[in-house]
Formats: sequence, C-alpha cells, structure tokens
Amino acid sequence: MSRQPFTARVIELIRTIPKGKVATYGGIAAMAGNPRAARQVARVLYSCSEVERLPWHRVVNREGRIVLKTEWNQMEQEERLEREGIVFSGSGRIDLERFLWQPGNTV
DNA sequence: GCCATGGCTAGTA
DNA sequence: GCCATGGCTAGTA
Repeated sequence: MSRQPFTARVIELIRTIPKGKVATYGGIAAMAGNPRAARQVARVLYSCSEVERLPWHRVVNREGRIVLKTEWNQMEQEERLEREGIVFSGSGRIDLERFLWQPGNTV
C-alpha cells in the first residue's frame, strides 16, 4: 500500500513525537507541508493509528485539549499521556508552553 | 463525502 | 456554534 507523500510525512512526523511531549493537529500538518490540512492529520490518526502503530495519544488540539469522540477514548488518551509525565490542568488542558514538541529547539 | 481542526462571530450574563 | 479547508476513500459508470 503506497501512500501519498503528504500522508507519509504525517505518519513519519507522528512517529517522531517524543515520549512526554505532544503535538497539535495543525502543527503536524504545517510540518508536513500544509498548514491548513489539520483535518487530514485527524483522518490519518483515525484510519492509520492501529496498523502503523502510531503514538496517536500524543496529538491534541490547539488548545491543548483532548478531542476524541467517546469518553472511553478520552480517558485512554489522558491516561497514556499522564503515564508519560504530561500534566493536565483542572480544566483538562495541557500547558503547551511546557509540553509542546518543538523539533527545532535545541533545549 | 468523510474526518480526533481551527478560527472567527454572535449572543448571553 | 458556524463553516472553509483538503487529502483520501468508497462507490458508481
């Protein structure tokens, strides 16, 4: 199953998110070459996570929130992130200043 | 036509 | 809460 370049880059990028960090849908899309294709990232996660064994839980929305449909899935994502040391505020948000993956920085 | 987005506005308190 | 966005798939001809 060969993939389109954009999708292949998205998959590769998601794989690269380090443990203990998160990325945003829009951020991954931008790194893959199209800042407006945030929903494609969602689509890739939805359709490829299992087969590609992606660290799907490390992708959240621009507000640092989990946006999965079902409560069951939301809880699983939250648990996986907390197990990696990511902290949620009382209102269920992740501090992106602290936990956002920024491939460029040397810190 | 689907999708796990994002950005901007309207409308309430 | 609305709706533009865009890569991809399913399903028809």
